[in-house]
Amino acid sequence: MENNLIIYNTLTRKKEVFAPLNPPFVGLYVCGPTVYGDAHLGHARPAITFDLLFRYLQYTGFKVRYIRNITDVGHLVNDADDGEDKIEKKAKLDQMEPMEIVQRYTNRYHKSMEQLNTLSPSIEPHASGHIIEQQELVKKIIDNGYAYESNGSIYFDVEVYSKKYDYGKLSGRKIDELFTNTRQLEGQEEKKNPADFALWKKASPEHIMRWPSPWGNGFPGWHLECSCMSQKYLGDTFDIHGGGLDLQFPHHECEIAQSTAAYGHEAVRYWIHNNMVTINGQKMGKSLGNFITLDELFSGKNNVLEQAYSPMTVRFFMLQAHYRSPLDFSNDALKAAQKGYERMMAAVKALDKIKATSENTVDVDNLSTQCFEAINDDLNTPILISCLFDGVRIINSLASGAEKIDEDNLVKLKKLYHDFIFDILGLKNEEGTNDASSQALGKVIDLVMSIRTEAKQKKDWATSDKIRDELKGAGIIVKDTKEGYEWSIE
RNA sequence: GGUCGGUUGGCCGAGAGGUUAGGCAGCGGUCUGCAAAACCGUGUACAGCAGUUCAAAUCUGCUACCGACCUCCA
Repeated sequence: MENNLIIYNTLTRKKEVFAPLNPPFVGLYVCGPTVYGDAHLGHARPAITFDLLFRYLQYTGFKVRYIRNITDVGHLVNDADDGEDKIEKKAKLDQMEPMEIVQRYTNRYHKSMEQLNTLSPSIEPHASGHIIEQQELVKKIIDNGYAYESNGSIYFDVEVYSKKYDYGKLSGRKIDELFTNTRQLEGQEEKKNPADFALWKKASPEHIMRWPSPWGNGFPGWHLECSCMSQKYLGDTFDIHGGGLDLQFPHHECEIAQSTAAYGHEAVRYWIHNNMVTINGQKMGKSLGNFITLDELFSGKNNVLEQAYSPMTVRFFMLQAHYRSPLDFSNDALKAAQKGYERMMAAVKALDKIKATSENTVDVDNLSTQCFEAINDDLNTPILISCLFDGVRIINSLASGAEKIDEDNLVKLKKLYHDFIFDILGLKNEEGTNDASSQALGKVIDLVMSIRTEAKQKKDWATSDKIRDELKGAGIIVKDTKEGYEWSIE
């Protein structure tokens, strides 16, 4: 499959043909979490969006190196001189070591990501493991004249930089407006200009996470780690940088400035941003306190949730919206997604039982073309899924014998669904595992159902219905089919 | 206040100058002992006002409302 992917580049505000720098290799960097709390629905969006991209690029034959960082130092609560580190603040609160917090929430993040069936990145670098490299980058920026020292901290000089380069090109900001509109926060006297940002910060005496540097004991600035680690592992020019739309400014704008100041050219060729998850129309975020963690979602333990929603329901829900549109959380929307997901997966299962005939009445090639057109058009998963639902109708009609398919087309159809559902969209079956107890359950149900079949043959509807109703009460749904019956756990 | 984006049927959510998005829910039907599922059929949708055009939900202008970023957030 040749590559026809068109992707929206935030930098140019246009959809562009994706052409990697060194095919077949692709470098992909995505901003990962700051690990000071549980992952919430908002974190699932970039994880799923870029997992989709990662999967699709690999599917089309690219060798992708996917980097997603773990921010474990330098992300401050605010930008004031005495701004607290988020990790350190949480550590104090929980009376733990900062690295204990980092480990705990990294582990929990991994578990959530695994539940969502996202593939692990190729490399998952930690900011604290790249202090030397970050210091080297700071030195380069200082040597090139774009940073200055102030009271043991190093700041990026936005004014000097903007004389030669366009600071604000990614987020569409004008430098004059930045200088006049940047909010004046307390305790920023060290900066020449409020728009300047920290590359390295001096550690106050009580600050635990600190490293020696040419400028004294301190710690790296938040924006620095991504510039540093992306270029370390992907080269000083690489293909794709992704992240949430909320990181566009200042985080990604600062990254561009840092890389350009250090190397004389930009690092990133395609900037891709996913939109936000909202709740009641408002961004779901830590600062607003309106977030639903993934664990709560999967367990239903949050008072805004009417029920639990499975990881695949959540994944399907997100994929039914385009990644660049905001997506509003609601119970109704999740419930609809759950039904849709079940319908889709039931059809995929039904596909396995379909037998080829000599006749053929369905157009698999056309369906396939439409699916690829959708995914190639800026990862348009809502259209892709709508095409796959068109195919669900075809599959169900084949299953009931209303349509016919020949061997060639059946092979193509099975491959199409296998590839898109499992490999590209990254969905999976959530039905019971194959362990000993579920196998035993299967045998018990088959036994009970054989009794019911006997009853049905004797037209003993009372017994037959009783068995079905009792099983339903136990959470087992029985459906009669032409061949016999099917059952599933509710 | 500045910059940018949005407003689509009961709900979610695509599309984007003329042709059915899709899902969920609803309604009618077929099938089935009954269910369920499935299949078939079914919706005066595009915030308002004005303009451009043979044709506008889609382009332009204005108005209203909502949101994001501008301070940490995926």
